[in-house]
Amino acid sequence: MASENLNEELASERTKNFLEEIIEEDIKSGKHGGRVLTRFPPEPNGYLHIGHAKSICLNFGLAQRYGGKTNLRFDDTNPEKEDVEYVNSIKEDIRWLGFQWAGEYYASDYFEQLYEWAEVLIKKGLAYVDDQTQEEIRINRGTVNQPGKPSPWRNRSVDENLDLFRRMRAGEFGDGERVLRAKIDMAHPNMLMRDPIMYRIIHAEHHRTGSKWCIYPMYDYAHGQSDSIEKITHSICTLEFDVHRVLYEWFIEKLEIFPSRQYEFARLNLSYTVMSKRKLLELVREKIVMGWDDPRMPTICGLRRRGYTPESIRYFADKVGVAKRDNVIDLSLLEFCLREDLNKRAERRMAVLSPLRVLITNYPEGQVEELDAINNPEDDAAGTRSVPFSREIYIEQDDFMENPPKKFFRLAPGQEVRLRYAYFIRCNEVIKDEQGNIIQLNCTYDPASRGGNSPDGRKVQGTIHWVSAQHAIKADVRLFDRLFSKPDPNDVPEGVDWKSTINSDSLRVVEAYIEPSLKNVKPLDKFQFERLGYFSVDYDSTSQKLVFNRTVTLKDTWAKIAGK
RNA sequence: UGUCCUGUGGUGUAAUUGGCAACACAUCUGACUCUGGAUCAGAAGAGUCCAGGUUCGACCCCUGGCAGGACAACCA
Repeated sequence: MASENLNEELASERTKNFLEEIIEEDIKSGKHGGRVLTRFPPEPNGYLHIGHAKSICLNFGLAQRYGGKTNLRFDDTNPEKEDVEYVNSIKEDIRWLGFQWAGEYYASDYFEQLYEWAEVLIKKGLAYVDDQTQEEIRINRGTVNQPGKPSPWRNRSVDENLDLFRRMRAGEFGDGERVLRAKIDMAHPNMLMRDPIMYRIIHAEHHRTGSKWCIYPMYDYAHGQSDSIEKITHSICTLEFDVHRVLYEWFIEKLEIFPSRQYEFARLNLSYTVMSKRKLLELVREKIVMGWDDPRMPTICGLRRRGYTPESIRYFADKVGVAKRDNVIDLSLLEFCLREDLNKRAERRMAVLSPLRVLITNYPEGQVEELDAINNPEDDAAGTRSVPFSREIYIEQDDFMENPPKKFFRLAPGQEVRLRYAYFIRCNEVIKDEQGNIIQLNCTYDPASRGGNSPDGRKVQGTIHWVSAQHAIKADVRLFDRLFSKPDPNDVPEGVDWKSTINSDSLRVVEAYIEPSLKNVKPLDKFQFERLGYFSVDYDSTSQKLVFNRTVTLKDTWAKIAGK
């Protein structure tokens, strides 16, 4: 299938990004014997989102391109926030995206090694136990403009530090009573170098190590060493860790361990989308969305439920590029990538979302014809199906106008249209209720136009979709719109809740009539409903009640014209 | 006001110092079409944050500004 080639095509066509250049230079110079090993290091404290997808595609993609491998490593150094629920979802999402990790590791696997290295640092006089309170530590760290003040405990003897640190591990102290700090420079211009905390005391159950430990390493004391233990050659992270790199290197240097190197790239931002875990969690907790996998969420599981394909996301990740400057990608690029893929793979069906009854007065009562319809004009192998046609059908309300403007190519009084794969019909009579609402159209068909072509060769401008009234199945269709009304949802005046930018009309459910061939669909099946968009079967769908999610609309030129 | 990172069409991403700047999305035309879809063809849109400097020549190098972002959690 063509969409399988989406990614390879692109990667070979485009120019190299800065990371590819670095890696190629490293390979050329023989660094690490030409070996490439990357890692994807999520903290299991939330669900993965499209921003993580960029990072995943980058890390795995780079390794694949240069004959290397990628580890999955959970950065689980904070027992209070992490949970197996998250590790499972993360693994599922990575696999779904189409990647397989070489090794599955956990920072918690390295706790013993990390502990031993901490003792090494203490013995070298490079780490000390600090008894200051959290508050004191914060104040004495100084500010970006003022140097910090050394802790009164900064010059304890090696023996005392060792003793205290061992007793910390042994559980002799309560939470927050003491910490282990690296002894670097309290006046360092980089705040992170002002004797950063290496270990804190947390008497909490860890999702993997249980109650074995009551001291836990901080990110800076765990990440680089974990990379080093795994012999990661290129440790790729986002820009905000740039300032951490000097510390990353300090620990590796002082410990004299494998020199992994860190490189930073700009994280993905998407218009009309929030990406912070905190905010996504808020949307879930406050039930503004149905859950982490709500189809309006930018989470991988949300996109999956919405109907996105892994291919489209990988294609997108490739198209957004990799650089070091802050960026905001148009949501329309993501949608473009989606349509590009779905257009080639999704079978077409007919469905009517806002039905208008049409009676074909000259069609024999009781007659039913089975008409051939092409499943996918982009893919001959998809074949054809038959669609029942009868005297009473539904068409889309939008496809009829009593007083049409000049360029309206659809149905109107006296005007003729083609019913896709069926017949030409002409509207003769408009029936309204007491309120004046149009409730039915009486039309006549041209029997000679069966299949959609008329023998006299006359042209009909418009082709509309339809569904046979007596054969149609009812289904719920969830019409999603963007969750936020502003391109940058975070851009609110001070004091105003960011959630004020939420689009209150981001979900509309309609009862639709769909063609009978859709009877046995399963969750995640994807179709193009002709002229409407791409739709995917929701998890809530049952054989009694089918539920479709609108993944994305088709490009709608008419809407654009009509909007003017 | 300290350190670090970054400044190229609306949005992204390119351009061994030497062709006043390329590609994609978005936008606008037109062709074609049994999806106003897809496809195809074309247009408009930046003179590369600013100012100096080096050079025959700078998006690219140097200096100085300016702007945006990150960093002062016992989070990652």
